[in-house]
This record gives sequence, C-alpha cells and structure tokens, in this order.
Amino acid sequence: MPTPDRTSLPEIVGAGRELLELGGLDGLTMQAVAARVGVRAPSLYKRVTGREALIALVADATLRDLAAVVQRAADAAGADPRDRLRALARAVRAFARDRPAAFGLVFAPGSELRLAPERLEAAAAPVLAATAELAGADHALDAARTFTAWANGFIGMELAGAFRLGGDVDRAFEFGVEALVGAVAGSTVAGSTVAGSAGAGSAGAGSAGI
Amino acid sequence: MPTPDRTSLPEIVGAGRELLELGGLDGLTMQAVAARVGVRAPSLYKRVTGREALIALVADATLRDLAAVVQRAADAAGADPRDRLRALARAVRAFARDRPAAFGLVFAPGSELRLAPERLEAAAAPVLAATAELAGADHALDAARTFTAWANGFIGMELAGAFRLGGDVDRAFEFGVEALVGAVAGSTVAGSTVAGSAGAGSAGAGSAGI
DNA sequence: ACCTGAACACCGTTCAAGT
DNA sequence: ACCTGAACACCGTTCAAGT
Repeated sequence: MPTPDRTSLPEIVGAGRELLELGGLDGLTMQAVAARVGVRAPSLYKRVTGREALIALVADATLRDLAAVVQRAADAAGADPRDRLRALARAVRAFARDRPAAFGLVFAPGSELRLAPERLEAAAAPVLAATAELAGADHALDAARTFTAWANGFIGMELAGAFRLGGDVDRAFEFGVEALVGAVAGSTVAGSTVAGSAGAGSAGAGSAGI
Repeated sequence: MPTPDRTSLPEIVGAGRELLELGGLDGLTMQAVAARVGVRAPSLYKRVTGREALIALVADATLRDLAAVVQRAADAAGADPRDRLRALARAVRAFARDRPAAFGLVFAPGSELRLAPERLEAAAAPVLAATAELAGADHALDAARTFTAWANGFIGMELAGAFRLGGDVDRAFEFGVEALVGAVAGSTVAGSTVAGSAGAGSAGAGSAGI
C-alpha cells in the first residue's frame, strides 16, 4: 500500500505565490517552497520541471485571477462602456495593490514568461469589448492597447514608487482615467482610416498582453 | 612604486551594462563582470559595495543617458508642445529598443532601486514642460503622469512581446501618441479644479518616475 | 594599495539509494 | 511511486595572504 503523497502541485504553486509576495522573486527559492509544503527541495522536481516552470505557473495562476477580477468588474459596471473602462482600470489597480509582486511578475517588461494565450485573451476581452463600443471595430484594438498601456504603466509606476514629485497620486489616476476614456471615445483622436487588420500575430514570448 | 590599477569603476559599470544587454540581469554576475574587466571577482569589491550597488550604478547610467536623449529630442522638436510630446514618446521608444534590458531594469515595477532624484527630474523635465504648456500649471503634473504612464506602459508591453492579438503595433503606437496628446491638451478632459499641489512627496524607493 | 586563492553560505538541479 | 541525502556546478561575499 503506497503512502499518500506529502504534497501536490496546487499546494506547491500556492506556496510559491505566498513566498513571492513575502520576499519577491528572490524569496521564491526551491528550498523555501519545499520547506513551506513540508518536503525537501529535490521532491519538488516530481511535480515541476524546475524553478522557472514554477514561476510560470505562479504567473499563470495570477493572470487567471486577474481575468476573473476584470470580468467581474466589467459585469458589475453596467451598460455604459465608459463606466466599464473606469471600473476595469480601478479593478486592476486594486488587484495590483493587493498582490504587488505577482502583478510585477506578470507585467514585467523583460520577463521571458510564456503566458497562455487563452488567459491573455480572457484578461483582455472586457477592455476590447468596451473599446469596440466606444471607438468602433476599426479602432477597437488600437484603443484597447492605448488604454491598457496607460493602466499598466500607471499601476507599474505606482507600485515602484515612481511618482515622487508630490501631488495626489489618486487624483492623477482619476485624471488619467478620464483622459483615456475621453481619448479612446474618439472625440479628440485624429483617427486614421486604416482598417483594423487582425493579422497572424508575432507570437513572441512575453508578459500579459493584448 | 605602486603598479597601475588594473580596472576602474567606469570600466566595471560599462562591463555591467554590456552584460545586462547580452544576458539579462541573470547574466550580470560579479564573476562575469570581473572576467570582462580582466580581474577576479573579489577585486570588484574594492570599487563597488556589492552586486546590488553595481546594478544601481548601471540603472543610474542608463537613466542619465535617457535624460540626455529625451532632452535632445525635445529641443529638436521645436516650439509646439504637441510636437515635443510626440518626439519624446518616439525617442523613449527608440531608446528602449536600443537597450531593452536596461530600459526594463530602470522601469521594472518591482525593483527596489533608489534612483537619484536629480536624474529623475532631468528625465521628467521635458514632459512636464510640454504638459504645462498644454494643460496649464494646475494639470501639468497629472497630465505628465498620464502621458508618461502610457508611454512607459506601451513600450514595456512592446518589449515584453505583449501585443499578441495581431494588428500593427507601430500604428497602435501612433494612435496612442495622438490619443494622449489630444487628451493631455485638455479638449476632452472633464478637468477637476483642484489645484496642483506639489507636496512633500512620499519619497519611496522605485523606478524612474515623475 | 590593490589583487588573489581559499573558504563560506547559499543557490538550482541530478541521481543513486532508500521506503 | 515518492522521497531523501549526497553531490555537483554554480552564485555572492569575506578575508588572510601575497605583491
């Protein structure tokens, strides 16, 4: 009769997520994960290819949560696409504040993570739906990229403590929300008339995207 | 008669910058730096406190270069603040493409870097000057933060290969530039009338900021 | 004064040996 | 089948010893 397994993949990923928030990526060591799940480091390799794969699983779980949060926020915001965009931006910001290290991992500029395309699409879908309504199908993708770039950029800078010139950061965020909502709604955009071609995609590695 | 020094701090920082672009932060090891400057790893500690300090020096040098690039782009763009913003965004994007790893380091969401305030101000000054003209003193800081967040976010996502839904990324960039220039110019911003107070600043650690 | 080899405390990862 | 200790190849960093 075989003894019951002493740990599991979900437990390992969970330990990784906790350690990530506690001590950053440096704190996410195989030994620390192993200790947290009550096992020795070599045993982890029964369920995970290695540290990089574990980090990818942590990122995937984070992105899955983010997609759910974002979907819920959009649903709760009602029919007005402007309100949905505002709600999306605020929901992502709250998510990032709640799990800063995980957010930083998923949206890190240099990471070589291969996030699952279906997760990316799930996270991006609500923004795209809103911008399609506001900017029209031709500009939906450009508008979604503009809005997402601003939101991710703002939140990333805020997490990094990059707003150091004083002023009210909450006010700057709301200013940005309104500026982007207005801009994406097209009233000030000197829109080109190029059709929004959805090509093959460059399929590069990278962080959460659209 | 003492023998001449076999290396120097600038040489070490230069080696660090090269290694960063060649192999990312993981490739920036003390041993690799030492080998590149023709010395053994322990000797580096004569000129640098440790690896983290070296990384901070690399980031500082990068930010210094970026500030110079940005200043030059603004100067060359002429008197129209809209043109200056367009030129700034494109200059930062070109800089990031030229040195992606260094850009990622300086603008990483989670980094614990303590960039020098004077470098940050130098890098931010041209944007602030342009937004002050476009949005007025009351909204200059909010507008600069909005524009910078979008630019950093877009470039970071592009570097990470995060635009995977097809379409033309260059077109998305230009769409974003025009959207932000228009938004920052205030035509669509439902501006609050709160005065732009430049308070003490939260003085947190973090990446390049404004 | 600068440089070095040796050493220490960590990593990630592999693997033969245990149960 | 899962787990482990021991080992290996790396790290960053310290320090006594060399010149």
